[in-house]
Amino acid sequence: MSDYHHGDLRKGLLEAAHAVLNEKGIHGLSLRACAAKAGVSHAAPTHHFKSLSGLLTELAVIAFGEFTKALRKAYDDSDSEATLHQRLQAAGNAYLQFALDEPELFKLMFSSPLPDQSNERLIEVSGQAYAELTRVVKPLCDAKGITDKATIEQAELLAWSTIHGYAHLSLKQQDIYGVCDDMTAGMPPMAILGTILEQMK
Amino acid sequence: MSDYHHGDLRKGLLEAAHAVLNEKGIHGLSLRACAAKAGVSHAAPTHHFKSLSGLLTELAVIAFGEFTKALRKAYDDSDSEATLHQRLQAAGNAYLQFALDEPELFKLMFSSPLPDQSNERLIEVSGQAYAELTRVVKPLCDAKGITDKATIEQAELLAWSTIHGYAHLSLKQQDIYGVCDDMTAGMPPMAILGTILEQMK
DNA sequence: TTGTGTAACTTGACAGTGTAAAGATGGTGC
DNA sequence: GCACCATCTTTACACTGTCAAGTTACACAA
Repeated sequence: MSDYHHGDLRKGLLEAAHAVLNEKGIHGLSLRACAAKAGVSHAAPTHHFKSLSGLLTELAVIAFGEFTKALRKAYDDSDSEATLHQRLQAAGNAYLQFALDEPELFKLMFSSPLPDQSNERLIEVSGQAYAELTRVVKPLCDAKGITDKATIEQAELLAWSTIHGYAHLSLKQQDIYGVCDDMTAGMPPMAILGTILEQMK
Repeated sequence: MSDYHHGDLRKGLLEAAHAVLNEKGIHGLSLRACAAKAGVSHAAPTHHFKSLSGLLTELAVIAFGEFTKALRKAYDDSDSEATLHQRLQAAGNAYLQFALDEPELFKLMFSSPLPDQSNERLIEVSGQAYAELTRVVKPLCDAKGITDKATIEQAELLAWSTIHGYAHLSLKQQDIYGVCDDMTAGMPPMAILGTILEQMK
């Protein structure tokens, strides 16, 4: 009692939501559970986030920020003499690693109806993540003399689809059979994709 | 009153669930709404499906059956003189078309925590759909002299990832900006993929 | 220092949810 | 005609998100 001022409840609720998400999964998550974990009454979140959707939208925005940082780090940390092919592989590995490290957050970001998908900031940050992953594609196309914008966009889409599809299947595998370490070992389709993009006409 | 025997409530509930799913989306769907739409009391479903998860698992199983049929039809209906490349494109088009025609069902099948993902029948039918989509990949590899089983599996994974990733993005686009006809026009990454697979070493 | 406004949080209430238990109904097999 | 039993209803409970009204304590002006 007498804790009418929490300090930074907004941040506390976001952290609580993340924790509850990992503990109970996206289906077991509830606004009241987040409030309880943050040590406040069940209606406290209303003042900071208009609704449950608002809280999870904000959490997804933050998650996309972390996700983008991880992709950028993988790209930047790759050997300075690394080929574009290798840099693409590094970004793909980071993509998969994030999905396996933060499966519930990943599902929240990409396949949950709870966050407001039409939220401007969410659209913006997911676009930034996409741009980061496909950052290496344009140089790859340049190297092959491909200048057609539409073709480049298709190659970007192909790169994203490949890694996202693989991450999606890996998580599904994990849901069914439990943790699957063999998935983390390598990423076959990304290797193929690199070869493919290098051979592109 | 006095309708203690519905006839085929099991089927009625599945149809009701499909209808509610399309009307209110996967988040607005509730067991009680399905029961009401089927014209029975809110607890009637319990006897046919142990839980909400049970009902939606069954719906997903049926949906995967229809999905597989659509993929098979696209493959079989394609011109008898069609190249493997064209058959793959046809299957990919059918995949995307299903996603756009039945967006809520598609999300239920591939990215909802509500169906029981460890259900044996669900795993079986989703495996059949996967097999149907990738049916053309092995012949494609054969034609290129690729016999390594691991490489073939990677090519299948690449094919699925490509089309699924594209369908996923198309639906997200649709959620944000409303119906997007331009997506249905063609499927760039699939065309690229065909070329790719034909060039595979 | 005192008063007042206001943001932050609590309390209480409401309609809606899934699910379990117990009661009602009516078709089926003996 | 009788008993069984699958099927459906009724009732109840704990839980959910969200709204409205009340409470607290900080900030700021006089």
